[in-house]
Amino acid sequence: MKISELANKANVSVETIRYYQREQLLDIPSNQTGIRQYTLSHLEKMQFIKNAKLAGFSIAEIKQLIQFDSVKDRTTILALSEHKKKDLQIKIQELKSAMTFLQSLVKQCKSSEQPECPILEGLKGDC
Amino acid sequence: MKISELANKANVSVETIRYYQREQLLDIPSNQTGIRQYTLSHLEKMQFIKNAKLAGFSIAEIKQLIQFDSVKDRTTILALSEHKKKDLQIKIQELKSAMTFLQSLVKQCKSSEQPECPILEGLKGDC
DNA sequence: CTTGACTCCGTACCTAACTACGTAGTTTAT
DNA sequence: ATAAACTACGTAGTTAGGTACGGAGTCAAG
Repeated sequence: MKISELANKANVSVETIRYYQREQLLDIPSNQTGIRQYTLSHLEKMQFIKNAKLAGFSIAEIKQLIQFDSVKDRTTILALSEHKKKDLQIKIQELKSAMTFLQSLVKQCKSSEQPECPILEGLKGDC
Repeated sequence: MKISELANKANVSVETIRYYQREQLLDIPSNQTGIRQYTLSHLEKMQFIKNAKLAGFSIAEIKQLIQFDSVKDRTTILALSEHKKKDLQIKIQELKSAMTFLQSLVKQCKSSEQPECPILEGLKGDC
């Protein structure tokens, strides 16, 4: 299949595929003719990349994952995944803190009778 | 106080303060002498910015917040805050989904007896 | 046999929030 | 009075994950 077909099937743009090639996530098929032919294995790799992104891995990390050996590097992959889990946990906590803080301001704003916005006032203090 | 003193007290770099000035979050004191003098109100505004960042607002949004009138723009500020809350909620949900997915892979990996890493295998399939 | 639709390729651009650099002027300490 | 340290200013670079552009080649249809 041609690049636009692969792009359609993987639900990304042609430019994104070319970007993944530049980043060495996806190999470039050798071209006899000038126009590259892509195979099912390219589509499968696109699926892999998509899943890895869904699991929170960055492009750089996905590049590593692709280079790992499924048997030899099992412990490394597990360690990387556990580390990524911790990163996610931390980010979730940060966002939850932001939510809680913002929620408290919004609540004050809704229940307050004073003319000045309690949100703006609340942002001024030490917290 | 001088810029480096303000930076220290606000726990940011001098460059960050200059960046906030460029972005019009922080006004530039008029300089008689060539060296600017910063006041407590600058430090308070830095605290405001810090808190707003903690609440999840972007620099562009903080710029807006600063320009709002605490009395006249109350409803606008509340609306902006509620919207930001929704954004945060969505991001938290996305990260939680990533966590759940990753957790299931890690769990498989830990309990599996096969030699191939189940994480790598799990990333290949349709999910 | 030419037009239009793709493709290939390199390079530049985008957002966010800084960070770094270079030059010139100023202040402080010795 | 001169060197070190600091300040002001403009501009450029950074990271991540793409997106856009312009020119040249290729391919299928009419």
